[in-house]
Amino acid sequence: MWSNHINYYLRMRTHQLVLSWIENELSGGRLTVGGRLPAERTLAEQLKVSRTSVREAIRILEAMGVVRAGVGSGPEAGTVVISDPTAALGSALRLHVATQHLPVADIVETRVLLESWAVAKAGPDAPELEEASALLEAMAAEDLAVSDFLALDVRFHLALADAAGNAVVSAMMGSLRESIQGYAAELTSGLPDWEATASRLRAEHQDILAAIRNDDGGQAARLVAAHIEGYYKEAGLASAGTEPARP
Amino acid sequence: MWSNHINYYLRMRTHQLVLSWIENELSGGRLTVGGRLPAERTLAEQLKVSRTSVREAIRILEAMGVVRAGVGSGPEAGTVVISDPTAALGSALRLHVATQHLPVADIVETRVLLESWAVAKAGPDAPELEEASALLEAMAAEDLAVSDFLALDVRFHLALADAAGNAVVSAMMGSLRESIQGYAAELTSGLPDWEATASRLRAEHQDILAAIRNDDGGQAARLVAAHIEGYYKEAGLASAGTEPARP
DNA sequence: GTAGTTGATGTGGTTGGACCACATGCCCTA
DNA sequence: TAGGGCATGTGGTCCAACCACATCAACTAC
Repeated sequence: MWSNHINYYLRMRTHQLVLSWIENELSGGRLTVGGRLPAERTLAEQLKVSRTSVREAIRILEAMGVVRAGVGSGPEAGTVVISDPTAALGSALRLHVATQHLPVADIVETRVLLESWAVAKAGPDAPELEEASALLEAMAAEDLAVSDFLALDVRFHLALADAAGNAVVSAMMGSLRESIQGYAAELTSGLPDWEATASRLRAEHQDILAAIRNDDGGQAARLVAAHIEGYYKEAGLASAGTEPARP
Repeated sequence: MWSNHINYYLRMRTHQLVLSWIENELSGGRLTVGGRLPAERTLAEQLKVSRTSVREAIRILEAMGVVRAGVGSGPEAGTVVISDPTAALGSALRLHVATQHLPVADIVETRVLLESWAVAKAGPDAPELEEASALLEAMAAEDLAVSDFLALDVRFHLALADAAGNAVVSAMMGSLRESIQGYAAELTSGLPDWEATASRLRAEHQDILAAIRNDDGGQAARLVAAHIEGYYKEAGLASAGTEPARP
């Protein structure tokens, strides 16, 4: 007696109605992370809508990183509630970068802002620093492929961001990273002397971690900013000044 | 000759294939903001997939703020490419707040971080300051409803964020605002003396704008941080203190 | 001749039904 | 008892039809 009235009076599209129902279940705590949505056919019958509309709503939630859909039977099957804000923000940013309405330079600038804040905020005893330290050791290996080094580098910086203890900043950092991942990889391939660059990056990483451990947040922030900006400058972020004008 | 092979070998879901195609068109510049996607039936035939899958892809893009779908004929009809990153980030954040995996305190903290950075970065001649100034005048009206005041307040703060000239920061600020809009409204209704609060907010707004106009970014950042945190503290949210971003 | 009406056309929105691939688990057989 | 095979239930995909809507052109009435 609920759905059809709203649909009629508010001209709400059907899948949005399903979306509202699910969001309401989430807000009310009747659906929590790890829980499962009713089966698509069941939900369609409950809400008096077609399975198609239910599926459209679930697609959106999946793109938002709120649910994961799995076929078959068992614990991996069905539509279960997860929480992956990074996925949502990341693909959204990536798409808008594709439309060329989000300049890459702005993304880099935002990353510098967030990450320098994070290392300034992180306390010297943050548990995430252990992981960061372990990652640095792994990056010191001699016979490391470039792609592996970069993968570890990503995880190192994300660990630093996590150390600030702010879930929103962590998610945004991850999404910024993801949205320009292809761009960064392309830049790296154009470096003149990768070994020299890698060596410098390792040293800078150590300095950053040391500053945090020394409880010198201001210094850590400065080092991080110089680290990131220096990399993009060396790799030839020529677009810094030539990006199309903002609308 | 393309779609079915990828679908077979990569086990890619059909709507993701459509998504890839569209994203590719965007990256290649063959689809730009203001342009129109082929009609759903046409696109389905072109990509050799069902209209259902095309629609699921379009739903995702719509939720991401990349397209807008309109029925009928004429300029408002069809699926046209837009660019509204704020919508995507906003609903994503709101949904994850609903799952209670993104603490409101973290959102407020992030907002303080971004906005204090923005006012520090904004130059005294940024054109957005004119709009901010006009908004302040409107907020000085005597017989202003609380909801109208709050709406103007939102626009004032967004104008400040825009003044920094970073599209990513602007989008994130807008989405943060949207994700906790209901929460903030609830807090406001519990204030003991609204008139006194509004009066204080007006004065603080003037001080912030004056600091930016005076090219004193550091002072503006401090004022903004105190302004936001003071409001949430008065309204009863116990949030951790946050230092303004470095200049 | 002009003004209003009416139908054709093309768009997204929605529905029901059908079939597929897959993963589990029960049940029956050897 | 150990093994294979079918029943069940899940999401994934496709199809064919219909609706509501907005525009535009042709037609009709004056």
